[in-house]
Amino acid sequence: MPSSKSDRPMPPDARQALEQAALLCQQRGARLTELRRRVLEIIWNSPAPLGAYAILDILRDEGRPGAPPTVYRALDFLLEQGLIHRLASLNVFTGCRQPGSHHGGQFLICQECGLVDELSNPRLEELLQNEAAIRQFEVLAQTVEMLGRCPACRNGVARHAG
Amino acid sequence: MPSSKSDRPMPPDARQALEQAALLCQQRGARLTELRRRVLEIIWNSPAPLGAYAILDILRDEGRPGAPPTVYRALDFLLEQGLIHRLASLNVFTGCRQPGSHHGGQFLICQECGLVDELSNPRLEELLQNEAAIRQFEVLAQTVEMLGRCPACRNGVARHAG
DNA sequence: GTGAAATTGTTATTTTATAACATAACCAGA
DNA sequence: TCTGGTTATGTTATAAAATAACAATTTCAC
Repeated sequence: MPSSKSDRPMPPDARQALEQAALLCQQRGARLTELRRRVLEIIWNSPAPLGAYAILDILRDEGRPGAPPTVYRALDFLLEQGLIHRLASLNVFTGCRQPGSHHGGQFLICQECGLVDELSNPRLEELLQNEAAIRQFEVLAQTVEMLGRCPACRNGVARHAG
Repeated sequence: MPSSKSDRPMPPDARQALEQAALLCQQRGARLTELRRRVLEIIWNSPAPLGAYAILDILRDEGRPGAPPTVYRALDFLLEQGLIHRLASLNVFTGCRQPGSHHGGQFLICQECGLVDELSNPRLEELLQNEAAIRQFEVLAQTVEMLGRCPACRNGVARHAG
């Protein structure tokens, strides 16, 4: 069955992510409302990470009422629940591939097609934490993003991330 | 001799950074103009990293003409020359502690006082590059920032970074 | 000096994000 | 099932960060 709002079928990743999000929220007593769920779905359905205003445009195309706070509040909720990440270097949002484990995340981001690869290297985490610990620095949030070109784009494949 | 535009004496770090910047630019044939030099000086004189508009305010207080592009162009130059870094998680700029070596930089940033500690851990760099290489990903820029609390602020010292 | 290139000045606009307050939905307890 | 507090959403306005576009000026090699 295709997505309720799009001509394209929902990617399997998206469906699974939404199911897991619902489960996690239920377990936590957090309310994954229709709006929040839809925003998460939009993010997962997009091949490339989306900015807040791009999400807003999609919501409006669906006939929903909406203004910037509508989107930013939903994004704030999803960020708090660890269901999405904000990529600070591009001001865009992408679905979290390891929800449930509150983590900073480490990303490879293709500047050409928008492909996002989320790493999860414990040695890297450890090394970062260690650098902070040596300096008696308490880490509350981390941003690890590498921008560049993905293999496909390096080979001249001029399509969008899939 | 104190700074030409401030009541406070220029920190030794700032003086040294400016000298090295001048040298590097000379070697490269890049023009560290009065405006660019002054912006770099403002950044180095500040205990906490500054946003573009904070820098603009300082320039205007000095009676200079100025609009956002004035500052952003100077910042772009300084970024290109590797003399400053942009901290994407806070939209602020800070002086580079290892100018000359074009590098992404890794930062510990105190959210309370603005203290910035620039790391330079080769093993960390290597680990990041390796993760990218494994995925055949070409890295063009990197952002590694850890936000939290510095030792002083953890101990309740409520002053600004020095 | 002259002309091309680089830098700066200036106005306007775009993009990203939040403040403030009104309305509506939800839900626990009487 | 009221009721009242909490949470979520609607709405208007504004703040904050960054860039576009073009004019004027400076710089510097020739």
